[in-house]
Amino acid sequence: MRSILRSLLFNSRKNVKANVNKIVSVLNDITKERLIVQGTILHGHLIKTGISSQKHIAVKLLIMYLKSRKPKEIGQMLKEFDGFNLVVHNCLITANLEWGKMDEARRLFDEMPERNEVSWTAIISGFLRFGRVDEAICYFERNPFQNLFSWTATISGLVQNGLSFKAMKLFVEMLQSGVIPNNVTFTSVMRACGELSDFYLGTCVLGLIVKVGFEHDLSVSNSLITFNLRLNDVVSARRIFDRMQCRDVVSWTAILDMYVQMGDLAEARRVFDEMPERNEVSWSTMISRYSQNGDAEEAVNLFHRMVQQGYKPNKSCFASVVSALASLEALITGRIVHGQILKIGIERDAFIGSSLVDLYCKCGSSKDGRVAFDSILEKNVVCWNSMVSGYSLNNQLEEAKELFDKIPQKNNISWNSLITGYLEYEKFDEVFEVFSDMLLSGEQPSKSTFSSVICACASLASLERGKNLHGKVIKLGFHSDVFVDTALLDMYAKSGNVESSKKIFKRMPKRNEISWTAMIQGLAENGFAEEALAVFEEFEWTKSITPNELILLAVLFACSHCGLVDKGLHYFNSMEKVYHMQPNARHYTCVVDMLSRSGRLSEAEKFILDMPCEPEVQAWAALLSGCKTYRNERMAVRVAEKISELAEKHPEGYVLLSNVYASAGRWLDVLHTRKEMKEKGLKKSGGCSWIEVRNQLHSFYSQDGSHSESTEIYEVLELLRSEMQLI
DNA sequence: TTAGGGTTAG
Repeated sequence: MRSILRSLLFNSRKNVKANVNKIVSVLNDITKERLIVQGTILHGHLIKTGISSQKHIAVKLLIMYLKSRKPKEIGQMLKEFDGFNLVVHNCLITANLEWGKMDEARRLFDEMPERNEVSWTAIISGFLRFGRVDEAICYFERNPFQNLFSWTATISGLVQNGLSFKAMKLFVEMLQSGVIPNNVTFTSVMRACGELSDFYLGTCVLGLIVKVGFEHDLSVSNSLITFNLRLNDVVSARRIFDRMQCRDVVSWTAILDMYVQMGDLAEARRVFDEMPERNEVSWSTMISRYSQNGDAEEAVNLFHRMVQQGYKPNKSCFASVVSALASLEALITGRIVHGQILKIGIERDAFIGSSLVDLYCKCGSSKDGRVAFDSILEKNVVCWNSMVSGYSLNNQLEEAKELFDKIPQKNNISWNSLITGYLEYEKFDEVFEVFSDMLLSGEQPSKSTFSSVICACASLASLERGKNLHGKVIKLGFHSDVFVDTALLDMYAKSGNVESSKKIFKRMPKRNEISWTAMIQGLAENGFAEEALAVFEEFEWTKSITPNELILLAVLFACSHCGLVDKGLHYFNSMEKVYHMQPNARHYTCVVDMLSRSGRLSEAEKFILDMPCEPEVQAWAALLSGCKTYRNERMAVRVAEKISELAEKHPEGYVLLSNVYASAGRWLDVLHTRKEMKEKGLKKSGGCSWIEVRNQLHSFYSQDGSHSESTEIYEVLELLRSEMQLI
């Protein structure tokens, strides 16, 4: 394009005059790429050569200024158009549509003294672009120039509005009226067949395409690829691609996306690297897919490469890369990219805004997130949801609820975002309350909703409620979802119903590392530690998932609880050697607990002292507990001293300390420890047990009379006791 | 007048 521009600028006056068509094409490109500086230079040159008032060129210049919103130049140009008002009117209508001023465009149209086929097509496609389908159809029916263009514009507009069936009906009417479709019509109609997932209809249209002679057309072939992909016919899509005489960036991007959707990111990357030509969309596809597939780092790398190679990222690209940065919690890079977004001036876009909200909230700054949210011009439900989950993430649950109540049109994710917030911060009553409000509002709970609510049941070991939800899950057919199944198996395991838990685990069609961890932990916690280790061995056989820190913690826990000390030590040592992961303080605590439980106290003490990281107070507590069981008072004193150093912040250390003194009969020390705790204002959250009766949770704390009906409860207990004595 | 790409929850 630039070379054409240069040749035009330096060509003689005669040559320029001979090249009106070429100039029109250059002006089209300038307008498309928003190169207003070059456009103004060219305009100056055209004035000098006296060609600027040529009708076709003047119209293109006007459109260029209209699209760049240059009011001064627009006014100047309009003065030159006394002779051909109709064309100017059409340009103004198009420009107003571009600016989102549909009603202004309609006013201009209605006031026109005469209209041509361009005016009618422009206003019809305008209505369709703004989703005003009924008005579009009304104007289409009134249109005296029902030509190929207006048929095609209406059909494609209907498809874009998701009304593919209506579009197909109109296509049939078009054929009946004798108008022959062109490549654009076929492209839209093929898309409609794809949206309807109608193979038969697609085949009929394909026959027509061949008959009319468009089967080798570039855009028609591209739409045929997409049609086949839509129907999951990967082989046909690839065949069409391979047989194409010429391919453009759209064809390559479609085939690239095919591999991405098949989950073959490596092949997609190969296609991407081999593509002869790339544009922002191809980059955008690759970036977004990496981001969606959890490889945020690669998404960001590609973004940097794209910028380095001189491509200008568009809205989609920015939205994807900001989303990737959000999952990496990369605040600094995020702020730099935000700066670029502000420079281009697209921060008010709903897609960009939502991902910015997400970025700041995931980095812990809901304040910045709120600023980004407030600046979005037309907020859609995703923007609202991002902000609600942003508040939820940052434990600002009141703000989350307040904003949630203001969402104009909530969807499933709005409810889920709020529920997740309450779940994360253990507000279980609110989880159930919002869930019940959701059902009352008529919103269908999704798999995600169930997995969260069942998780709440697991935390409360609320078996009855959990069973009830399990029933609903089966009814709705959500029981083969990996998240729902994992939540269910965890709920059963935490409620002590290991058999049901195992049943679900065995039936799961797909498992992730959380499912395996929940099963291993569940078995270990319920006393089936050897079975837990057998499940871990089975996990190792699968080889499809690499073990993570949590799963090894569950394994160590299992070993510790069935006295398999050497096996436990073996797993602990293989963490670095075999699995290449650094054990953290919790793994060390687990090993200390394991050694202390089996009486290997000196080994445990040495293990703590040799630790490369700061031991948790729980590690010392585990050792102290071992000292108590195996009556090693000398070590207990040493450990107790260590704990009392750490106990400032950890009240559970003091409690343990006083228990050790109590078991040794050192009552003065007990009193002293308790007094110290009281003086320092430390309070250990009291132990609590609970029972669920008819969906109502009854909690009992260690002090008497904590339950509202405790007098009656004790009376019944007394009655039972006396009856038992009678027997 | 067309074909390929985007943001949020588990």
